[in-house]
Order: sequence, then C-alpha cells, then structure tokens
Amino acid sequence: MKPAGRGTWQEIRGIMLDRILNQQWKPGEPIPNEVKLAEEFGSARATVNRALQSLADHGWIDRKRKAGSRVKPVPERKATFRIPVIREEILSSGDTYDYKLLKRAQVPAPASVTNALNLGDRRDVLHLQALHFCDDKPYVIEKRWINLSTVSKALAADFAKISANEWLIANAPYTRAEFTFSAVGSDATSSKHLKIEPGTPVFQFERSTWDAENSITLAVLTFAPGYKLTTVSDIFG
Amino acid sequence: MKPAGRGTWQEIRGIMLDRILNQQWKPGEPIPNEVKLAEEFGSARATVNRALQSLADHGWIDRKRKAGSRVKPVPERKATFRIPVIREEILSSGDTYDYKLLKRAQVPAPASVTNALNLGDRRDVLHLQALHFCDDKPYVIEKRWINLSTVSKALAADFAKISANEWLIANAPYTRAEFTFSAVGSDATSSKHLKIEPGTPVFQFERSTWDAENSITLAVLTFAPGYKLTTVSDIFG
DNA sequence: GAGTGGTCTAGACCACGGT
DNA sequence: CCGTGGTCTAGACCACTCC
Repeated sequence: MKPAGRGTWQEIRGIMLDRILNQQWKPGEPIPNEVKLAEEFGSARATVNRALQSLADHGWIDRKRKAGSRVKPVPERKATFRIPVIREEILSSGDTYDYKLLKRAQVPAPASVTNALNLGDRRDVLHLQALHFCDDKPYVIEKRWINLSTVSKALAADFAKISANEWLIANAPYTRAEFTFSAVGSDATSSKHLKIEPGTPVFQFERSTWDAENSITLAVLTFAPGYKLTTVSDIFG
Repeated sequence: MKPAGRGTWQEIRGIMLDRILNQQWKPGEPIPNEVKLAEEFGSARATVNRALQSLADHGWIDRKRKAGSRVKPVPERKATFRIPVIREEILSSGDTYDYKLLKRAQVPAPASVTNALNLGDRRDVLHLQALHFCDDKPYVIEKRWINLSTVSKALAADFAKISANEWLIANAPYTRAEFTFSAVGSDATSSKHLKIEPGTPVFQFERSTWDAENSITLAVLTFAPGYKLTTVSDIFG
C-alpha cells in the first residue's frame, strides 16, 4: 500500500490552476494556507510551496505573509521574447547572413543619447552604423552608441569583422537592459540602406544596456518592412 | 560557533553569477556538480539546486542530467512584457478612459481569421470593432473576432458596456496565446477613427488566444502614432 | 503577538541520458 | 551501467506583516 502522497509539484500546481480557472477558487478570494493544502494533497509543505510559488511567478495569485494567498482579480498575463542575436536568428532559419560596417566615429554624444545613457558631461561616445543582410537583402540597420567611459576597450575592437552586439556580449556583459518597441516612418539613412521610400512604416527596436549604474550602449535597430516579432506563451510561459 | 552554511540560495546564485560574468567559469565550460558546490558553500544540495535552477531559468546555464551544468556560450537574454488591460493601463497613469463600441456583427470569418484561429469550416464568428480613448483622444482601435463555437455565450454579452477583452477574461480564460508586434501603415478604418492620414506608421499588436486546442479570439490592436512599448529587464527579470 | 509564507537541512529515491 | 540533476519528505527556524 502506497502512502497518499503521490503528487509532483507540477501536478499539484495543475490541480490548483484548475480550481482557479473554473472559479472553484474565486478571483480576489483567499485560498487555504500551505499546511492545509499539504494535508489535502498528502504531500510535504515544501512541495505545495513550490507549486504556489510557480502560480505566483506566473501571475495567477498574490502571496503575502500572514495575509495568505489570494487569486488575482485579473490574471496578470505576460509575454516573453527571446532577444535574438541577429546573426544567429538568420542562420538558424537557414538563410545566409552578411554584415557590413557603414560608419565608425568617435563623436560627442547627441542629446538623445546623452539622455538615454545618462552620460552627464562625459560626452565621448563611439558611434557605429551597420547593416545586416538576410539572403543578401538588407534586413536591419543598426545605429549604435557605445559609452567609452565604461567600455574604453571598444576603441580597439575591429567592428568591421565582428558586430558590436557580439563584441559587447563577450566583453561587456550587462546586468540591466531597457527595451522599447515602436513603429516609425523610415528616416533618410534607413531608407537609403534598406532601399525603401522615406516614411515607409518600419519596426524599431531600441535597447540600452547597463552594468549596475554604468551605461554601456544604446542600440537602435530599424527593420526592413514586414518584420514581425512573435511569441507563443503557454500558460506557464 | 556557527556552522559554515550561511548562504541563502540567492546569495549563492549571486556568487555563481559573478563567476560567470568575470569568466572564472567560462562560456561553454562545465561547472562543478551540485554535491561539490554544496560542499564548497557549506549548504544543502537543495539550496544549491535552487540557485542553479534560477540561473538556468534566466538563460545563464544549461543543465542536463548526467552531462552536468555548463555556462551558455551566449547568454540568452529575454524581455518580458506585461500584457496590459487597456482600461487599467490608462487609468493607472492618471488619465481618463473611455470606450466606444463601433460595430458588432455575426459574420462568416474572413480567410485570415479562419486561418489564425484554425476555424476549419465552422465559420461563424462575432466581429467587433471598438475604440478606446485616453483623455478623450483616440488611443487604440480594436478589431476582434470571437470564435462562437468555443464561446457561444458571447452573443449574449453587451459589448457596448464592457470591452470584449474584459468580458473574455472573466468568461473565457485562455491557456495559450500568440502575440505578434509589427509596424504597419494605418488602413482606412483606423485612419478615420484615429484621425490620422492613411499610411501613417502605427504600432500593431495582434493576439490570438486558445483554451487547449480551441481557439477563442483574435484581436488586432492598432495604436495611435507615438505609442511605444517599453520594458526594463533586470539581470533576473 | 501570532499566523503565514520563505527558506534551509539531511536524507532519500527517481528519471534521464551519456558511455 | 551509473553519474547527474529533479524532486519529495519531515522537520526546523526565520521574517514579514496584519491585528
């Protein structure tokens, strides 16, 4: 005869999620505490705890000491995107990849960059422009500014051979990043290199990265028309 | 005299992450197994396991039974967005919210919808168009198709009073969703209601949701010009 | 103060997957 | 086969926070 405890934490999570979905546990209402659930499922409290943690991580419940756990009134849905390394993204879909450095210059930072990277009066940045090709067609144009106060080594890198992103991954890992997605009309530079009419709607992806409080780089990626960013989110995605 | 074990799993994770970041543990190389790490940190294996799990969850290491754990050659960076409920997003920023249903019709599904929702020959869908206002200005136009085979109750809902999204959250929770972001030129309908020139670059957010294998709804949100989607990702975000 | 979740421990068994 | 990570247990103590 087996003891009652037969659940893995994922099974227990599944049971509890069902109760939330079919409103056996109603939005905003408290659910039994860990000890009681452990008794009910015939498992250790740690197992129930892990299941509840997971539900909380994925936005189904709120947990507070003393106050207990409650079903969120509105489930908090999230979408997660892998931030791709362009070269790998293209190669993995079986296309050919090419890269061309268009511009490299040590310049005083424009105001928008000073602001985005919190540069204060340290205004020396390395500015790069590059074009990435997919199947010999322009795929994305990259404008980038690198904070030389933080990453002075970047001056010695050969960005004609390795893209700034890949060099930075290896040489200046970041601990915090800010991403922005938007739709803009193609500007003069992008239009020229992507071979499209100025003003064509294009998808723009902006990323600034930081190591603790030190800004590393600002990258603005402008994709060729038709680019879509897609993600599938499973219930625990 | 205290035993050596003084670390929480987060502290241990922090130490191990440092080793990865300063390449004491090099990309692609194996790291010691859980038993050895537990000895080193003077903690239980479960504690080390939790720390390693977290590193794996966040894309810093790969773990395989028997093969052990290795530092990922290229850290896998992710960005997570909360999918906002428009009304709450607007209200929480202190603006006024308004909503207007523009159209409601039971129609045969257009081909793109049949395809996106995998409708087969069950072609009856409820089509809605609605406009959301922020501070009395048009903010986003929503085109939506609801699969009546799955959510027949939707025919009885009063979508003039409650937005489809909020009704569906309460009445047809989903277990899987697919999100797509893109930049498009504003079409005739959107231009008219957002009061912009046709062809203006606008941000478009498309979401289809599913309950197991049954599609629920397809929503296409077209935002007024200037909309940006932003997220900050901490090292363990 | 007291109830709840957060975490740690020591030990055990299991499941996967490389050899 | 057998080493590795994945998980469970039973018990303990701690930390937060509501009352």
